[in-house]
Order: sequence, then structure tokens, then C-alpha cells
Amino acid sequence: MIKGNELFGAHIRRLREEHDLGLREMAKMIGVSPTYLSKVERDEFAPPAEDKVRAIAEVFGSDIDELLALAGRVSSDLTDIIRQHPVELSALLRTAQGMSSVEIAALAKKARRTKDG
Amino acid sequence: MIKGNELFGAHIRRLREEHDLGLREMAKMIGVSPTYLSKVERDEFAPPAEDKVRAIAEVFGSDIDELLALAGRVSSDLTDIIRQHPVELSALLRTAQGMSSVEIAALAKKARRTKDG
DNA sequence: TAGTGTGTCAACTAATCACTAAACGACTAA
DNA sequence: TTAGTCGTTTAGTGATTAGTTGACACACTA
Repeated sequence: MIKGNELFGAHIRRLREEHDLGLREMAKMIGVSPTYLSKVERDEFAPPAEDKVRAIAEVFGSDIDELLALAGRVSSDLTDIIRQHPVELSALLRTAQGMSSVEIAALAKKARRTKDG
Repeated sequence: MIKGNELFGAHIRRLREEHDLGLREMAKMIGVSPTYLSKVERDEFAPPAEDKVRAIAEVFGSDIDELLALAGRVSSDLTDIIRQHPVELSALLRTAQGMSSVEIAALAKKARRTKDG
């Protein structure tokens, strides 16, 4: 889980320490230099590119979309989906603006029924 | 309306010619150089940044989200919305993947009812 | 006390993005 | 016939993104 208003860097540093993982070791796992990871973890550098964020999510078993959001990004497969029906999906998303997570989840459920059944 | 599989550049060139607008004149309206617009229109350069695409949509009265989609982009306010509820909205969008425009429009309508009460 | 592991600092960099300036040939109108 | 307009060509540029390298100080331990 992501704590309060934890920034991306602080969040992954906490995860890394909770998993007793060294900086160099983790850097190797996600394919960046230790120096870079250090700066990212202290939020001195902006969060890395999408593929690196995905690698991090995989290491810790985090939800990819949630971690990408914390990194200020949106998964590229989602923007691809929007570009296929820009008018309708833009309207849908703007309506979802201001709704609660529970309400949106209910809407997603309704969508699944519409699609399957 | 966007024709068949018209690229961004070809599309805005057609719009411009239909409106009897000169290249230099339009370039001035949207705040770029004529050179740049010429290259964009022939799809030699990638579509411009979001603000320029918005300016173009305004000139021709096009739907902004539709034109942004043709430019390979998604409005930044939409990605902001997604980042506020990444888990739920990602699920919703992936479910919408493969649905028809009509089905998605119906879902958006349902959402509006949910929201308003 | 030499060696190893920890994170950090300063200084760069390669690639991509989003453009611009100036000159050019073809055409038109005066 | 020269001045004005059209879109195009060549040759760049400044800003941003997404990182890297190598040296460094500190703590532990054999």
C-alpha cells in the first residue's frame, strides 16, 4: 500500500528496505545504475520511464497502474485504448471525475456485464 | 469528420484547404512557423504538442479529443483523472477495450445518471 | 588495518522533442 | 518585369528526458 502523500521515491525506498534489498542489487534487477536509483529514491530525479516503473512493480508485486500513477504516468496501453474511441471514452472519464473509487468500481462491474453478457 | 485512414497531417491540410486558408495565415493563428506547419501537413514531422493541436481544433471547430487522438495523444486532463483512481479506471478502460462506440456511449450515460443521482 | 559493502556527490551525455530561419522555385497580377 | 503570394527545401537549434561514470565518505568485520 502507498502511504498518505508519499512521493514515488520515498515509496520505493520504503518497499526496498522492507524487503531487505540493497540499492545496488535492486538497481541491477530493474536495469539502472545505483547512482540513478539513489537519486530517484530521494526524489531528486523524476521517476523513471514506464518500463523501469514496470520492472519495479514486478520486483515488489505492486499494482502496476497504481505505481505508474504515483510516478505521474499512465500505462501506454490505456492511452492506446482511449485513442480508439476518444469521444466516448473522454466523456466517460470526465464523468468519472469526482466520483468515488467505489462508484467507479461499480461502473467497471456494470461494464463487464455489458460486455460479457 | 476524419476520413478513412487519413493521417494527422493529411487531415489538417484538407481542413485548411476546405476553409480556403493559407499556410502562412494558419501558421500564424496556431502560433508556429509556416515551415513547420508545411512539414506537419505532409506528415514529414510528427504532430505538434498538445497546445498546438488544441489551437488547430479551435480554428476548425473540431472535437479536441478526436483530433488529439489522431495526433497520437490523449488530453492531459484525462491522464490526470486516471491518476486519481488508477486501479478502478484502468480496469474500466481495459473492459471498454473491444466494445463498440455505442456501447461505450451507453456506459457513459449510465455513469452520468450514477453521478447526478 | 585492509578489505568489503553501504549509499551519495559532481559532472556529464546521448537521444528525442518540438520546433525555427533563410533561401528557393513556381505561379499570378499590375 | 518586377513585386507579391504560394508552399517547399536545407540546415540547423534549444529544451527536456532519461539516464551514466567515477570518485567519495562512512560503517562493519576478518
